[in-house]
Amino acid sequence: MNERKLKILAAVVEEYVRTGEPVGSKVIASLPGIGVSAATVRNDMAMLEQLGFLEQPHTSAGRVPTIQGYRLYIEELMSPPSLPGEERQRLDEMLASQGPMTEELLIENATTALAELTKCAAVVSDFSPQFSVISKVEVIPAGKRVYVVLLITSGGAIKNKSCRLEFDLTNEQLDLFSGFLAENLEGVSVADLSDERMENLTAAMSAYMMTMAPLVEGICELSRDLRQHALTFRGENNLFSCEELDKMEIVRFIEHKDELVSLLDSSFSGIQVMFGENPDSFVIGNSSMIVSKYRKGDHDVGSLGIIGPMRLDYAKVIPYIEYFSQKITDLISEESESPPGAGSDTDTGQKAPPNG
Amino acid sequence: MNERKLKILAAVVEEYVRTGEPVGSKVIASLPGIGVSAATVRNDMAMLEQLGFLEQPHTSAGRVPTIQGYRLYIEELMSPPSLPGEERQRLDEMLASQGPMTEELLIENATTALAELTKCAAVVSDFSPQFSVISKVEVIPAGKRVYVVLLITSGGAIKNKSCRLEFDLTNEQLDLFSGFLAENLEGVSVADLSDERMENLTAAMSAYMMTMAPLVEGICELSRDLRQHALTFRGENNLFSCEELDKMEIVRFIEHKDELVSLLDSSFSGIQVMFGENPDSFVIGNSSMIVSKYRKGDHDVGSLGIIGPMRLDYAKVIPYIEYFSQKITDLISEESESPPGAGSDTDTGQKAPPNG
DNA sequence: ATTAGCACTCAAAGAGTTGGAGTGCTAACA
DNA sequence: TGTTAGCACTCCAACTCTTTGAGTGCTAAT
Repeated sequence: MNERKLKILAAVVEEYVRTGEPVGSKVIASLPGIGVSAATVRNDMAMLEQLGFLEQPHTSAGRVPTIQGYRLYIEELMSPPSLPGEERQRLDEMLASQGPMTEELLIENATTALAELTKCAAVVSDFSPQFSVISKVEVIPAGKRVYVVLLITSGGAIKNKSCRLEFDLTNEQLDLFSGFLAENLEGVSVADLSDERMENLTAAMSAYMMTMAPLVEGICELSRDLRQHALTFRGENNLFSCEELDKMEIVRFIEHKDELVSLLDSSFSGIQVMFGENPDSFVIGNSSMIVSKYRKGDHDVGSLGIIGPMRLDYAKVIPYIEYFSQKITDLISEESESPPGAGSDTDTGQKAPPNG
Repeated sequence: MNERKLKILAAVVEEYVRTGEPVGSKVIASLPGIGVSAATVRNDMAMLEQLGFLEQPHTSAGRVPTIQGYRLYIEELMSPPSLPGEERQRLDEMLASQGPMTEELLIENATTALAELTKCAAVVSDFSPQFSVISKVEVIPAGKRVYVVLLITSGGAIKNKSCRLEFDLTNEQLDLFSGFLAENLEGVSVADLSDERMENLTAAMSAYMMTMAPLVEGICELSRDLRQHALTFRGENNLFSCEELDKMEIVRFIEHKDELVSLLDSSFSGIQVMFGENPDSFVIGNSSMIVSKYRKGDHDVGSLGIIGPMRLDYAKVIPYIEYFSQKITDLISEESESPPGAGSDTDTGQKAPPNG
């Protein structure tokens, strides 16, 4: 494995990515920076094929990179990712939105922008609420026997749900209940809102106020919502526009996209490239996925990435993903400069069950 | 145009829908209920072609229905739509969900079910909030200089948004502001929340409390959200699985699906079938769309429908759409049995600007 | 009015042919 | 020993030619 063979491998990958056609020795030999004859290139290519980095669709065709070939290219050969200043500015514009920027909106914009820029499907899995604390619980009368329960986190996430009760509550009952909720939930880390803890809460409650069961149930549901990884998915269309992906597999993939969450979150920090090579998996064959985590403060709180054909201009798209994950990290970390709340509260018991 | 010709047209449509292949005279002649020879069928088919109800892909192929042919079939020939009891039960199960049923959830379930049942894309455009009144406006402190504004309608829709202020509000200011909002917005019909009215409100406010501008802006945004038609779209995949639709057109269509709103809502009451025949439109060529309005009380408050290939088992899918639109009408009308609120309030002025 | 019979049409599928891009191998060369 | 020109070989892709058969329209008989 000498310098020249690596150069030829890189050239084959880039040429194939550019044209989509198997690449022959003549084309490679004519490329600037190679400087040897087609015959020599042929010898090297035969070697690269033996080593498993290239393959031939059929005898009289050019060479195409194998998955192993792509891996080597991405990890060692590719020109190191960089993003010129003007590009950065364009990306910043795509992230921005008129009006104030919420975390949710930021993630949506990033996903949409990523899909547009790369012509791939883009996906973000966000589990940042897990690292915030409940900052406010409210119960709001909203009509006859209808109440809205509202959960607000220190991270700015808001969840609400309306619940129907059997009876109307008196102001006194409402105050009592609100107080109980505030005392037991405000300041508690979202990650600590285990089903178990919520059940304990329900149990402690129910002895006193059976009528409020639907409200408690509502709050349980909201807390489950908060703990769940929120998946944002854009650019399905781009997958369908892509010749080398099987339409049926795309359909199956989109139907199972929830399974992506575990895949996305299993990745470690830094940029990671995965290939769709296992035909049993829900992942599309011949596809590749490029993922990066983003952080909030010290924690990884989400993953963002793109899914596209294996034949992808990695040198172009990886910088986008790097830039966006860094940008999101910066933006959401800065906005939470405010005190991180009461911190982790591992107490699973309740305080002061009301006696209404 | 005699009885038999109509019977033959119907048979061609049904046979073509079943097989996807152009239908020849022999097949039709062999069908039970025809009872004439292939030659006779041929004569009739030639006539039907002259009249514009059938066409031939090429000289030596069978016949295929034209758009006009489908229209006649749907309007006159098709066996009248009906749904056996067991089917109804199945549909009811698909509409249901564990846990309490909100209007939003109902619409989501219906859209998903429709997409699954018909193997088409399903769409619902809901503008029911326009016919409800604001039942509650709340401003909730949610952190340092952060406030959540909350709008609840009599129809059960809830919208929230967090806003960042320059300064923290005193309790007094908050009460004053809440009172002002309650007085000016609660009981007002959502349809009356014109931009103009909101601007007047803002103007009346701003003289007194410039600091609260972001909150007012937030409320304006929420009210715009409420007035907008909410589009629910499911089963894109099904479109891509469909041979006779052009993939590129599907992509274009999905990218422009917002334009559907006007198309959906322009339809009149009752079931309506539209065909994608205009190549300039964003609608997919060779597609058909079946739409029905649903009501809440006396108003049409939304449209639901499916989009699929023109070659569609209309006799099978139309009952689904009819049933769902009726069911949604029933469910959302029943749950709003409660008094319809203060009714239309056409007063666009303000009351009692606070003097804080 | 209906039907059997027949000549006609034409897309689709298969068989044979050709062209050319690309290969591997060998022998000559630096 | 590494590189290169030359050449025979392979095999896909494109093309033509032929065949097949489903389906038609027309005509004459019933």
